[in-house]
Amino acid sequence: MPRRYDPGRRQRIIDAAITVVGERGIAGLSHRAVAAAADVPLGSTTYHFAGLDDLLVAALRQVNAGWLADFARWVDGLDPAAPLADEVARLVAATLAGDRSRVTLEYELYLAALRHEAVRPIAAACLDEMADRLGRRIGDLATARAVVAFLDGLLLQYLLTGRPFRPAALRDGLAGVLGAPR
Amino acid sequence: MPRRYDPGRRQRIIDAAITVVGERGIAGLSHRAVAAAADVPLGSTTYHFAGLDDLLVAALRQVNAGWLADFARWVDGLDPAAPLADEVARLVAATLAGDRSRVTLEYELYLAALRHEAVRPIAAACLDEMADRLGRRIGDLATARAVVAFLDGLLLQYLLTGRPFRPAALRDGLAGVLGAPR
Amino acid sequence: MPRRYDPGRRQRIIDAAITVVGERGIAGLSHRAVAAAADVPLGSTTYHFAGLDDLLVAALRQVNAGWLADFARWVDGLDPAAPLADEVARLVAATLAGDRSRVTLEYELYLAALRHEAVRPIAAACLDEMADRLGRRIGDLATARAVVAFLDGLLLQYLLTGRPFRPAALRDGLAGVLGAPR
Amino acid sequence: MPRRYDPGRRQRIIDAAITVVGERGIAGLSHRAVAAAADVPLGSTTYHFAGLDDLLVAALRQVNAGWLADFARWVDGLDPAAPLADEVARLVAATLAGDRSRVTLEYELYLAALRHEAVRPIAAACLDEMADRLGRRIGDLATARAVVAFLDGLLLQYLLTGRPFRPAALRDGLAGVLGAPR
DNA sequence: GATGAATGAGAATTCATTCAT
DNA sequence: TATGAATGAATTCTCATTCAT
Repeated sequence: MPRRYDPGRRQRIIDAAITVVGERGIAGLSHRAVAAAADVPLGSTTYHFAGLDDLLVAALRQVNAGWLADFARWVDGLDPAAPLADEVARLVAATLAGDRSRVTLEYELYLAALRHEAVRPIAAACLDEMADRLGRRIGDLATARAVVAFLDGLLLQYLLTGRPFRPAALRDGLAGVLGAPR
Repeated sequence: MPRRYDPGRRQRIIDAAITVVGERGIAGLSHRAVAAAADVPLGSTTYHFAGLDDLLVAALRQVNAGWLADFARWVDGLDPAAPLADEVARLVAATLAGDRSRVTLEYELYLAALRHEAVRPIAAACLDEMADRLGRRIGDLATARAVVAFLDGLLLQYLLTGRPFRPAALRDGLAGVLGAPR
Repeated sequence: MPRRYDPGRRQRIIDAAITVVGERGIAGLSHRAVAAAADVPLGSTTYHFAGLDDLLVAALRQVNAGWLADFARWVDGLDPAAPLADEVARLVAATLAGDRSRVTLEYELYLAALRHEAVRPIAAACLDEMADRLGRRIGDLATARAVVAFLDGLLLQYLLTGRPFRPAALRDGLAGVLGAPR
Repeated sequence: MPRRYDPGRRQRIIDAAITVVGERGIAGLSHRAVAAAADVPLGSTTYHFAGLDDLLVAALRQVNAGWLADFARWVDGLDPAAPLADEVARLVAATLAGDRSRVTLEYELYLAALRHEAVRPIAAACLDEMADRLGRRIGDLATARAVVAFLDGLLLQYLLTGRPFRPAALRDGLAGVLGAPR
């Protein structure tokens, strides 16, 4: 058979898993679906990953890393002079404007974490990492945590209601709550 | 077999579905599991609910109603003189102090809306209802929406990180963001 | 409940059964489907027809009667001066130009007859009736039977291959076989 | 359990499917029945054939091949000096004299094409193959098609009416229609 | 008479995983 | 080392039929 030496296959399987979860949700993740998406033989996925959970964890870890990178960029680019409300609105806007299925996937991670013992640490680490980064920047961890919670709640609201994103409306709501710039 | 006439069976199936989701998560929701939990024959669940989605919807509706009642009580009991931050902290505290698995269940059904087309309207309606109620009370819908987002993000954070709930810490974070009483 | 006195309900159920078989085939015939199509309660179909077979038979009988009426009209209108080939071509053309699903249904009857003991007499009677009618008109039962076989085979061919119906091509083939007018 | 390595199992499943359809009709074709007839676990049939349609297609292909071989032998053995009517009568006689259930099966699979999208091309191909073969032999495709239609109609008639096959009667009818030798 | 809830069997599929090659 | 056939359990769903009301 072809393709005997195939480094990067493991990585390709992970990528395929992310694609599958993105398209069909975590419930749709299966060895077969991943093997098909990665164009590798069925046995290959079970060979590289002992169980389906391991594959799920690997996939979610990678998705997380991507999101955290985005978040970190946002934190680094925060304008100390601008109202935090505006800055958060900017992040929400950018996130919703991007690939929706990617954001959905991000939140499906939370959903999975509620039940999967193996996944919870990853979600928790993601939350903590966000709060820590922002906290270091604005010098207040408790506030950072609150902002992260805010952010999660907002994105979830937009994803669930499908309400069209209106920067002005969001900024108003945020401003009414977040108060003055810092 | 006995038990041919059994009014209220439909309701018992819904209750069983909630129990099953509570114990094994949405992924564990199956006709079989529900039938066993409700102590009815397998065919009975598919008779009363055309598809698993319908059952999920019915369950979510019921769970939502319970939560909305709690939320409404909180809204009605809002002290106009107290800082909103304190009031939110109170609600979070009360919610987390109660049955954790109930909250987990609520959020799981809630997050399920991300994938289940059929469930989304219900989750959205729940969000809207919360915002409306609070909005009517505080006289500002945009702010109410933001508070609801906040609340969701906070509860999710506590559920996922398992961080012990410390009223003081939460109130600090909230206060740093929510600002003065209104 | 409404609709206590509802004469013609039996007939409406039969009509609905024909619709269902027309759309989903005999395999798709079910009490539920028929009840839905006839807009009658589920129990009504089992009340009026002891078993599913009885309903199938009633439906096929009716379909048959319709087809035989068409066929009789064709026989009565046969032009003794015209080549039989042309006349058969005319019938094929008219049949294929009409409602395809009706013809398909007609042939599904044959399919069912191959297996269903209860249905075979109906199909046989249909075949015999066609041959008899035509035989009386052209004065030769054996030839009539052959023509009927021809007709069935031709329609089947067109239905299966989906080959576009070209009167000229068909008439040529028929003429090459059927010979001179009679 | 034993029997882990079992080449030829796929073929055995196809054979079993043909047996099942032969005994219980297409309506009786089910993974379960086939698995039992082939003496393989249930999962094995779904592993080798993605859906029931694929299995049906495989079965039809095999049955068709058998029939086409018979038909080809008849074409090759055509006596140019004999009336085509007599030759067709000979084929009908031989076919009906053989295993009736085999012919029934052939026509059932054939007629199934009316409903099964996936099966239609195969039935159509069989029809075309017969016409082509005969057409090449007698030098006239249009006539060949007509003869094939005739043949199908005749066999169907005999199968459905159960009328005893009388060579003389058939030949008379055919002769009255087919005309002189060629 | 008429209804629709109830039932239990059976349908197709999908799947994680094992294991012979 | 890598593969894919094999397996058996579990899934949803459909259904004919029965029977209490």
